Amino acid sequence: MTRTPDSKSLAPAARKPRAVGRRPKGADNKETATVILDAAEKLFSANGFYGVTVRAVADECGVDSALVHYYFGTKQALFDAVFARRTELVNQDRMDAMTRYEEEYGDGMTVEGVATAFLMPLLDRVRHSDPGWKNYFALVGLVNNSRDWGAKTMTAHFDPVVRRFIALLQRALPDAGTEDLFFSYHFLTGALTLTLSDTGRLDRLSDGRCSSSDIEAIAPRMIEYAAAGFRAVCKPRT
Amino acid sequence: MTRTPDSKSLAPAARKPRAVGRRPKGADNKETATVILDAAEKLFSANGFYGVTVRAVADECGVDSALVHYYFGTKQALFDAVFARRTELVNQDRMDAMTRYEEEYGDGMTVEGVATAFLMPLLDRVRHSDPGWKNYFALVGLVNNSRDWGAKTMTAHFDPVVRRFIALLQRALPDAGTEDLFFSYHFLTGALTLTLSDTGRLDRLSDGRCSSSDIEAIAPRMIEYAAAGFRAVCKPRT
DNA sequence: GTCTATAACTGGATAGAC
DNA sequence: GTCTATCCAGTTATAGAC
Repeated sequence: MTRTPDSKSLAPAARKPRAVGRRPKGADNKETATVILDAAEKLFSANGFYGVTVRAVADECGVDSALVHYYFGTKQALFDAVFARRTELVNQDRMDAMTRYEEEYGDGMTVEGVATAFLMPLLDRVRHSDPGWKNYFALVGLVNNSRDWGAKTMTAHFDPVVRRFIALLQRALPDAGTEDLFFSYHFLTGALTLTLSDTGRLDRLSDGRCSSSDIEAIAPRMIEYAAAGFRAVCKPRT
Repeated sequence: MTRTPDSKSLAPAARKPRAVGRRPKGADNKETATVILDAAEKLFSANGFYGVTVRAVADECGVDSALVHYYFGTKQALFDAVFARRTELVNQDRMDAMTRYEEEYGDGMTVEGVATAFLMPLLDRVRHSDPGWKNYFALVGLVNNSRDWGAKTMTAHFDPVVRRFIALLQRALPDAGTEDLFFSYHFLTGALTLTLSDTGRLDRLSDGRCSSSDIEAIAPRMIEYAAAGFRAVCKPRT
C-alpha cells in the first residue's frame, strides 16, 4: 500500500514509524479497546474496510497489532464493532425524539417537524462532539454508498428507525402514495449521507464559501429543502 | 480475502477457478484492453480500489494477470483509466445539453429545465445502456462518498460541468444567494449519487415496491423534488 | 495484558520464454 | 501479445515468552 505514494494519493497515509515507547498510560487512559476502536474508526472512515490494515490501526494508536487481535479477534469483527458502537446510541435518540414529537403533536405533525426529529439527534452530534463522531458518520456515508454488503449493513442497523420515520411522514402527508414517500426518503438520505461523508468536495467546489461540515448552515437548509421536496413529490397523483 | 467468507460477506465474491481455456476469440472479440476495463469497472464498483486485486480482475475476464500490467501498468493506472473512460463521454453530453437549453430559453430558464439538462444525459445512460454504464455510475457514487481522495477525484473530473450547472441555476433564480445555491446543489448531488450507487437498499427497505434502478420512476421525481427544494432554500433571505 | 516472533499466505509487479 | 514462473513486500492471525 505504501508502495504507491504516487499520482492520486489513493493510498492510505504512509504508516508512521512504529511508535517507540508504548502508549502513554495514566493521565489519558481510555480503555485500550476504546483507543483501538477510535483509531480503527478514523482509518476505516477514510479508506474503507480493505484500505486499512490491522497494523495501520495498531500504529495509529500506538498499540501492538497482536493486541488488536486479542481484543477483537478478526479484522472483520473489529469493523463490525466500530460500526455498531455508535449506531445504537444515535438511533435510540432518534427513536425517542420521534416518539416525543408524535406524542406532542399527534395529528398536527408537519414534514418539517418529523424531519427535525429524525435528523437533529444525528446532526447535533456532528456539530458538538469529538472527532470520533465525525469519523463514524463518514463511515456511515461510505457504507451507504457501497453496493451489496453496504446496503445489507445499513438495512441491518437502520431499518427500524427509518420505517418509523416513514410512518410518521405518512401521517403528516395523508394523501401521499407509499412509493412517493419511499423515493422522497431516498433523496433525503442521499443528501444526508453525502453531508455526513464530509469529503471536502463542497468546500473545494465553492472555493471555501461553503463547507459540508458547517452543520449550522446545513441543517436548516436540509430540512427546508427536504420538506419542500416531499410536498412536491407526495401530492395526490392523477 | 477469500479467507473470510464468514459473517457479513464483506469479502469480495470468491475468486472463480482460473479459466482453463483462454478467453474465446473471434465472434466476441472486443479489444483485450476493453475487456479488462469492463471487468475492472465491475469489480471496483462493488468493492472499491482496495477491495479488488489485479488477479481478480484478470480472472473475471479470463485473461492473464500479467496482461493487465502489460496494458495498464499499475493497478492505480487501471483504476484511473476505468474512471476516465466514460466520464469524458457523459460530461460532454451534459455540457451540450445545457448549452442547447440555454440557447433555446435564455432568460426564460426554469429550475426544472436546467436540472433536466444536467441530469438526463446521465440518467438516460443508466436506463438504456449496457451494464457497464451501471457499474461505472456505481463507482462514481462510491468515489463521491469517499473522503479525501474521493473528493479530489470528483473535483478533477466533474468541476467544469457542475460550475456550468450552478451558473445556469443562478440565472434561473436571480435572487438566490450563492451559498444557498451551493448547498442546494450539494443536496441534489447526494440524492443523485446514492441513486447511481444502486445499492439495493431502497428495494429492500420498501419490500420491493421501489427500486433505485427504476429510472423511469426516479427521474421525474428527482427533478420535481430538487426544483421544489431549490426554490424553498434559494429564496431571498432577510 | 502486552510484547516478540513467526507461520502461512496474498498482493503488485516483472523477467523472459514463446 | 500472451503466458509461466517468480520475486518479495506486506497481510492476517496465532503461539508463546514475559
